[in-house]
Amino acid sequence: MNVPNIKDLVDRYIAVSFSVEKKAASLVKNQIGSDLTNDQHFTLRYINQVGSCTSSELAEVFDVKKSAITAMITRMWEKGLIQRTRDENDRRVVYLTLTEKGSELYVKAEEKIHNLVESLINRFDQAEIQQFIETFEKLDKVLSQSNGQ
Amino acid sequence: MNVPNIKDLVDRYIAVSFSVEKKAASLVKNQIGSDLTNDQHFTLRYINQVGSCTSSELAEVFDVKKSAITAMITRMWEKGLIQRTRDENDRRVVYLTLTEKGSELYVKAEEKIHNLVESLINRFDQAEIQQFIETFEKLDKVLSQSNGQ
DNA sequence: TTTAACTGTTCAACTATTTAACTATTAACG
DNA sequence: CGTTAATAGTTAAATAGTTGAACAGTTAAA
Repeated sequence: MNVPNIKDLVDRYIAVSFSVEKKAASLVKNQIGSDLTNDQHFTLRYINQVGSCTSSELAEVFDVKKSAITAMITRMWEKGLIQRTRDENDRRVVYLTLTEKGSELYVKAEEKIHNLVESLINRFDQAEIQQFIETFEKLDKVLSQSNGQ
Repeated sequence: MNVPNIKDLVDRYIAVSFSVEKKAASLVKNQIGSDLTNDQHFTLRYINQVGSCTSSELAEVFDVKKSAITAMITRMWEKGLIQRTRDENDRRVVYLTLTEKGSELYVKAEEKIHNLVESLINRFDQAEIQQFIETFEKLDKVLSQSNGQ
């Protein structure tokens, strides 16, 4: 059979997605290793992007419970990477921002990851990798819809 | 700019890979929820595929330390999903196999995941998703090379 | 036969996560 | 207004997964 049927594709997708996930994580850990876990790096990344956000916002973006965010933020706060500031108008709300140290650490790690990913991407034909990323982004949207229900 | 440069592609890849990883995990957890974690499911999947394997083999495949495997296997062994059998010729070695219960649980969960992934894949043009998976598999190989060094 | 290598386990420490109970604050409405 | 709802975030206990270091038992090599 030259044309794979749906069942084959499903099998291959399941296998390859798990494999790539694991290998990418371990590659980042081994080659970056910046005292930041994957989740911590992406938390810094998000806060850096939006400038300032709340725990609830992070919980929704990362699709975990708020208490998980509290725990993670506390660990990074203890390392001096993140600042907590109470809103003076609504004193329930706590704004999260990067400290200088957090920002510097993030930028350094991000640069390394960038180089790493670039070296991977450069091993592909540009049209191929571009199409790949576009389909990946479509998949991301489809997953958002599926999860939202 | 119609043609994205490399930096854009790298940014987009980093963002989308993390997002899809999180969303897929949470979708599986919410819609499958079979008393198995993701890692446990993939462990059962691997053992089911090869029939029988050792801790060291799993540690290498999943790229974690052997003590992590011991802990995970112990948890599944306590649930009656996995059997440990000492090699009579080389008494250092312990073979891991699925129990009846482990096999049944795996097959049930696998079927659900299969249906879920199929429903996702069916929302794409078949040629597009096929190309996507092929590039994904190439990426997997590239990551293997990068990790092996 | 002593030494080296290998397989797997245990233990302490850590990150990440959920659930449930809780505090403090703000909003709603009767 | 005052009681009740909802909201934002935290705490605590439990579980999963992970590393690193030390260790036991077994086999291979010198």
